[in-house]
Amino acid sequence: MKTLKYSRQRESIKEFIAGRRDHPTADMVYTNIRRSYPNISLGTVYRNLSLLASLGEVQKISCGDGVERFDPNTESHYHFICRGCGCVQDIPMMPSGDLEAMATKVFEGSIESHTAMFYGLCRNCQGSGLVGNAGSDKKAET
Amino acid sequence: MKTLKYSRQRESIKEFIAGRRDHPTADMVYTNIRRSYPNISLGTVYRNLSLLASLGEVQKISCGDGVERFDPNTESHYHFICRGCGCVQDIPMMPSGDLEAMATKVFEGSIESHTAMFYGLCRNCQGSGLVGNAGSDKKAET
DNA sequence: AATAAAAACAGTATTTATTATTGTTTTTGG
DNA sequence: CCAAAAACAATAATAAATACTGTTTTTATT
Repeated sequence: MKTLKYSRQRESIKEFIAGRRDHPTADMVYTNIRRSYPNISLGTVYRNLSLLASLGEVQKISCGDGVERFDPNTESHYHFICRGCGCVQDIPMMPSGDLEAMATKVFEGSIESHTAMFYGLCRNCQGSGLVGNAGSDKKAET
Repeated sequence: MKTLKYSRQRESIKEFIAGRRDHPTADMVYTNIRRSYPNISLGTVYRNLSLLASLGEVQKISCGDGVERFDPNTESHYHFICRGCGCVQDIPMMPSGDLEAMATKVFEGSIESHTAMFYGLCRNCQGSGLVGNAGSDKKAET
């Protein structure tokens, strides 16, 4: 049968995500974890990320920016994505049961869950007048 | 300057999407449009889809299934994605201003808009007991 | 209608994110 | 300690989307 074996790489990946509030991508995990495990393979990162996600130890989130992100908070919650720098943040509120109830009322199928994405400018980008430009090159995040 | 020139391919793409309620992907547009334009290039489809999206003639939506989809309804509205067959449908309700107001209250940045995705089983998949299996091979959609 | 510059095209190559394969190393129950 | 199973590193492969190149269409101006 399917016995899960220990791996220090997986532990390290889990630990890394747990210490992050910025919803890192697989590539960010890879780049960072390489400091401790210079030989780790990108495939290993991907495999362990899906494994952790299916074990319910991290949450995989799609923000519509073409990359999957990973969140140590496994509870269902809303997210925000900044149109300035592309950063992803949590929205600290409970998912609305009302919203789901309303949707259920008007939809001819069964609704089991929902997510929401909010768009706008993060606090940093609000201050600096250089939006639609700086930061939009992505890449900078580590 | 940037003068937009007519193209029958673009018209055809716009028309195709306008006649659809199933939020087709670029590839679905490509496959279908090839009946009328057998020589059309996939690049042309992608280029015109982004063009139409930035002109506000169609809406580009990311449902977290790894493909961009296109919607003739350019108004902001919620979507549903079926965990059985992967189909995407509209949720016929107004986006909640309350939800956005609540999020604004608890978030330290500016919120300009939001979207929501609902998950569950569509009417078809509800009936047929063959969920977590049939249909989940995707591909079938045309 | 003729024409020429700009835009759009088809065809193809490339990039990016992710998954699959393969042969080696690690883990762990007996 | 040992062997089966799982995980690994390295690499190849796939899928979605974008970029490039040389040709065809559109259209404003004659």
